[in-house]
This record gives sequence, C-alpha cells and structure tokens, in this order.
Amino acid sequence: MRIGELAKSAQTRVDTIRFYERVGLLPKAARTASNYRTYSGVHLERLAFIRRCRGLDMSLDEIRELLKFCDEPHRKCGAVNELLDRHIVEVERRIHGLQKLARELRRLSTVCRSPAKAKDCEVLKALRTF
Amino acid sequence: MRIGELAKSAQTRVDTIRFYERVGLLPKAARTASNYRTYSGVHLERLAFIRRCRGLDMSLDEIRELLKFCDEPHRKCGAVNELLDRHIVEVERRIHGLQKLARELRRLSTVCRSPAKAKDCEVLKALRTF
DNA sequence: CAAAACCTTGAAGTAGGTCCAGAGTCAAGG
DNA sequence: CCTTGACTCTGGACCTACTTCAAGGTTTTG
Repeated sequence: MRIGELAKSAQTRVDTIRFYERVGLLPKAARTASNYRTYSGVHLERLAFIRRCRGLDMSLDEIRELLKFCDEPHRKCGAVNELLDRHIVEVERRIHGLQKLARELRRLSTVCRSPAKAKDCEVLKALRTF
Repeated sequence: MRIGELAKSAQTRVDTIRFYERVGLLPKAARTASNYRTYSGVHLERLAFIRRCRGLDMSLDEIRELLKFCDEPHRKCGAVNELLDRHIVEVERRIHGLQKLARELRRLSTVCRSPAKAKDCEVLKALRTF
C-alpha cells in the first residue's frame, strides 16, 4: 500500500502522514526501489489509532504516551486511565469556558436595537466600555 | 506612557503589544528621543478594545474588521452584527463538538474495569477498534 | 555611580498541520 | 514510442496568536 491509499483508508491527508512520520508518531516507512513509502495493515491500524485520538482532541504528546503503552504491552495501564481522566477534565473546563463566552456574546448581540452608523453602534460601544 | 505602563494598564504583555503593532492592529507608536515607544489614552482604549474582543475569542482578523468600523464611523454597522452573529454560531458549534467529545470520553473511561497490563487494557482496545 | 529595571531589535519556537515548487515515477491510451 | 495524467518525493514556507531569547541601549533608584 502506498501513501495515497493509506491516506484514503484512514481519511487523512498525505501530508499529515508524512508529518506524523517526521515527528515520530509513525515509524519510518519502508521504501520501494523508487523511494515510495510502502505500508501494511499494521501502519493503517496505528494511523487509525492516532486519528481516533486526534478526533478525541488529544494532543500529539498525549497520543505519544498512549502509543508507548501499545508498544510496551507489559507495562501497567493505570496511567492510561489517568491520562484519559485528565483529558476529560480539560475538555469539560473548555466547555464551561465557551459556555460563559456564548452567554456574553448573546448578551452583546442584544444591545443593538437597530443598525446605525458605526459611530453610534451600540455593539461597538459595548466592546469599548465593557 | 511607555510600553510597560500600557501593558500593565491593559493587562497585556509588552511583547503582545509590539506584536499587535507589527501586524497592524495598533498604529505605529511615536518614539522618544531614545527610541522608546510612547502611548496616550487613545492607544489604551484601542488596546483594551482588542483585548476585550480577544477575551471573546475573536480572531485577529475579526478584530481588524471591527476596528475598521471604529475607524470609519460613517459606515453602516449592520456588518458588525453579522460578524457577531457568525461568531456566536461558531462558538456554539464548538461547544456542541466538545460536548459530543466529552460524552465519548466518559464512555471510554467506563470500559476499564480494573487496571491491567497494557496489552489487555480495555481503553487502549477501545481506542484501537472504535 | 552602579545596579536594577526598563526598553530596543530581529529571529526562532510553539501546535498541528497545510501548501507549494520542482522533480521523479508509473500506468494507460494513441 | 510518446504523451498525458495521476501519483510520489523532498525541503521549506506558511498559518494563528503569541512567547521567548539574545544582545545590547536607556532610565531610574539607592
């Protein structure tokens, strides 16, 4: 399997795969005589794992940690759960931050009674003087 | 007022102010004989506006648009409301995305019945096979 | 008058990619 | 055999919104 097919299978861009290889998330691919990267099902699985984790908004460093567990199957996996719990807390923290933000924005959007010239715009005024 | 004082007044880092000047959000500051930037209340107001908008998570491009309205007070401000509405929609979209994510993560965190060796870790399995 | 605190510049680094130019490779069609 | 188009290669620039750094110059304070 060449990089384009791997990309299609994992719904990933070709450039992203090369990027993952460069930063060490994917091992260096074997090459054909003409220097094309070649991949097997193992690579697809690993890439799918990475994309799945990215879909869960984990950082590449977090994913690197998880991959270490995959690569060293005899370590205890308690740290996997810790990582996950920390990540959940972080995501919930961001949700609350954004909800507060959305409330402020909605409040801001109510101050404009009718579109006026910019110099009288109540929204701009509010942004200036909050 | 020199840059440090402006930074303190607007709760912004000195470097950030210089960055805003470089990217054109703040006008080029006047200089003293010894080449120090000097600022007045006008600059503080503009910087506070920018920081307020950043606090509302607007991008620098969005802020640039809003500042254009501040600078051209005779334009109609309908676009201000449009920008704000688009921004609200975007923030709400992100909230929903993160909420979905949090649900998935919480579900994932339930699959680990007891910490095992990594090769049997149910969390890692789930991440592989989702 | 020296040390501390402030200011200057330009460049490089961060995360997680994306995009590009310029060149090489390969299969199908004429 | 040749061309066309799709694919791949490399290295590097670019994106956001800053932050950090090095190496110096200036001003204030004790």
